[in-house]
Amino acid sequence: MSPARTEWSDAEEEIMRATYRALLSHGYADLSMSHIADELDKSKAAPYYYYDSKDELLVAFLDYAIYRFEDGLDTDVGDDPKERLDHAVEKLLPLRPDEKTRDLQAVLVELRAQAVTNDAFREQFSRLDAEIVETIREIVQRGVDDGTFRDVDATRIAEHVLATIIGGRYGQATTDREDAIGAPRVSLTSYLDAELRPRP
Amino acid sequence: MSPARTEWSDAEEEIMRATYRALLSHGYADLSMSHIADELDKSKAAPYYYYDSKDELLVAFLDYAIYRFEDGLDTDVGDDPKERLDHAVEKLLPLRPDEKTRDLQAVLVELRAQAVTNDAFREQFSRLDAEIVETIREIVQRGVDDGTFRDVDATRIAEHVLATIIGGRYGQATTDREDAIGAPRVSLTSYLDAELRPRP
DNA sequence: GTCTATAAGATGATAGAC
DNA sequence: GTCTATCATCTTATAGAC
Repeated sequence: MSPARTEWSDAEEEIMRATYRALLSHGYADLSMSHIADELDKSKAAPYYYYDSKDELLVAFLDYAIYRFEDGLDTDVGDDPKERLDHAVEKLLPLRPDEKTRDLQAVLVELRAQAVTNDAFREQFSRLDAEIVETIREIVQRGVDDGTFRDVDATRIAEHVLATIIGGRYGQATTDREDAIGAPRVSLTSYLDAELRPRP
Repeated sequence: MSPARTEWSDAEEEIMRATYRALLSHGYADLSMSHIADELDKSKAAPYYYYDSKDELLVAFLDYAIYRFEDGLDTDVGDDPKERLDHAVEKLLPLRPDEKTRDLQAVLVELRAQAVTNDAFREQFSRLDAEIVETIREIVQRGVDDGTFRDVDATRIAEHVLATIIGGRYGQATTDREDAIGAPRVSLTSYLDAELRPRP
């Protein structure tokens, strides 16, 4: 399992952006090198100078998309565990995502589905989910240690948060149900409050 | 939004089964009429006698897969709200899914991702999710009414259960994380217990 | 109903000019 | 680095025989 890249040359960045746009308008199942080239405004052959195959390009794109998503997950927001947790939850499952955020999440939903049959994708999403759980777990554990939170199983809480977040995002990206994000987000907050608030 | 079919002729059923097998071995993005024909052990032209296009066949298959999944969601398990809820949760997020169940869920995960860009798929998953929420909500509300459960917002609970279930399934189908299903399932049970148990 | 043959076009990838 | 031209293969879909 190789670590995800965090830097791209200008040319690669342009290809990644074109792939992103192509994915948004055609979806993963209908994504072709021609569509990417169209968005790139270059010939179909151009991307092959940087990537040996479509597969290799797509694995690179997964790195790129996940990096974009992870960015700023646990940025400096102070020391208060409650604030850090709220901040992480809002980053992971924004109550009112703007269009850019929804687009990125839609693309990630499509990419994640490929992990069912593609091992390289599967490894990346396994790593991503493990990192999210670890981030949440660490925040909760800190709160337990300093008495802000009740003495709970931080890993169990973190796994529940991850599942609810993924579910909320899939609900939003794949249905027209109005409350697909609002409801799980509100009940996630209430769940965390109920589980973590110290007993009186 | 047309209601899903619940009956298929023998010939159609054979095509649906072949499509299912083709989907399992190739994934949605690489699914072709040739792959379906191979699994069907007939010529590529055979399915066109029953379906005008690949798109039409796939929409029919979504009906078929969702029907298979929904089957037995709220079967007769008695009147006790707690038992009915446990039964529904186990159906929706089995603690130890067998291979057949995991296969079906993997296929549904791939199909759901198509709902990002395919409106027919999107409508079907909107309907499916609404039905699941309604089933859970009704069970919880009954429990509230007869005093088995605390006086909670049954819809909010149901939405949270749906999000956790979808998240747990995606975690299992798209990662190698050992606890992708176990952890959310256990914490979902504990969440429901904590939220629903009447205050002493 | 299912077959073979075939159409018409898209696909991933490469060679070679510039 | 990027282009045009090209290749072999695969794609969805249809026509017509049986």
